[in-house]
Amino acid sequence: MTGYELKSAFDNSINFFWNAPLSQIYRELGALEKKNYLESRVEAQQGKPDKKIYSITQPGKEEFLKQLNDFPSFYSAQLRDEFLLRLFFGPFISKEELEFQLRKAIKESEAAIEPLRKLEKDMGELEPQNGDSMFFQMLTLKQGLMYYEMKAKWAEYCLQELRNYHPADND
Amino acid sequence: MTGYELKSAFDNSINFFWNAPLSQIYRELGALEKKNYLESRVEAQQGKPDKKIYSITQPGKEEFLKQLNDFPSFYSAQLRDEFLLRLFFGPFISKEELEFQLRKAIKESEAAIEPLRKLEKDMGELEPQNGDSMFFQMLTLKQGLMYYEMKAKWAEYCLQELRNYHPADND
DNA sequence: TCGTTCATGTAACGAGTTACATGATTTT
DNA sequence: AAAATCATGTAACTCGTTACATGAACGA
Repeated sequence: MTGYELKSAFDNSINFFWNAPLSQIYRELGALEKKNYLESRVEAQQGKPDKKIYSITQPGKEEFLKQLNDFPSFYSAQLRDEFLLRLFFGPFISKEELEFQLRKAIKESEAAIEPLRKLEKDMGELEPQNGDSMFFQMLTLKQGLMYYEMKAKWAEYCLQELRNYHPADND
Repeated sequence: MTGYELKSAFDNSINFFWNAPLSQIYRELGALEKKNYLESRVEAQQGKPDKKIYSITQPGKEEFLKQLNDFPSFYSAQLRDEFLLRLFFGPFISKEELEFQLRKAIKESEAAIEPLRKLEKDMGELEPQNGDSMFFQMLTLKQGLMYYEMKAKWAEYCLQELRNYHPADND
């Protein structure tokens, strides 16, 4: 694949748990080629820039398998959640702003769920041919769905709690 | 607070959604002082290194409020989940390894839930005095709990699916 | 005796993000 | 007329992680 194709492959599958900007993809492709894990050939095109098509080498495949089977010692991804950080300092933010942001968060979670559901459905229909990789993609998708559903539920819970909440001091 | 105290404050509260190693905390404290958002005084101690106690300045408070009220335009933290990444490439990993890792993931989620439940309980008992900040801490805690519960549930679902799954080709 | 706590940091590395640059073609 | 798509990247910046360094006190 080319870097550009890789980017859209990211966007259409693992995007919700692993994303990368094009500039990073190009950089990493260059670095992997320098290590002989990848090789490339250039294909000319008319009206568009040349394509640089990468493929994996034998040492690349070995390294891939090696790293893939080396599971992280701690499962849970270390989060840095800017939203929770702000909510933690809730007394410094107006109730109206908090409610607005929570409602926005619900909408965003629901918006994130939609394409995942669509992907799930599309996969279910393709299943027979390529069941093997589909099976695992479905499992990752499942977590994506559960994740965003949890977030939406949580935000609704927060809104409800906020409504019955009357601060002792002013913010 | 000193950098060291800050670190333990992190560990005892926002740790599950925002963590930082000591080296980063010291670096950032230095940078914030250079910007006049913080000031510090040194306190000598016997048998231990001197304490460097930081406090926030007026410009610091203003900047804090400014940044706090500037919510991220997209809510969902961009994830990079090493575990999902590996599962996505499931056909390259043995079924035994996957099952082992999933069981480990369940244990880890349950282990993460425990201290959060304890925190929740402790807060519930302290409530009357400092209800204001407690209220919001409870909400963040709630998401932590829901998050790990979701993860455990998901991993159990995966294990179940894996059991009824017999790959077409070999990995 | 060995690990943990208290308490400071520096240096180097790695990786994610943002901004910049180019340019034809196609869609809205 | 403007924005999106195709397609390449470079440069700079920020920030998180890892390793290194020091040293007393205290509990298991």
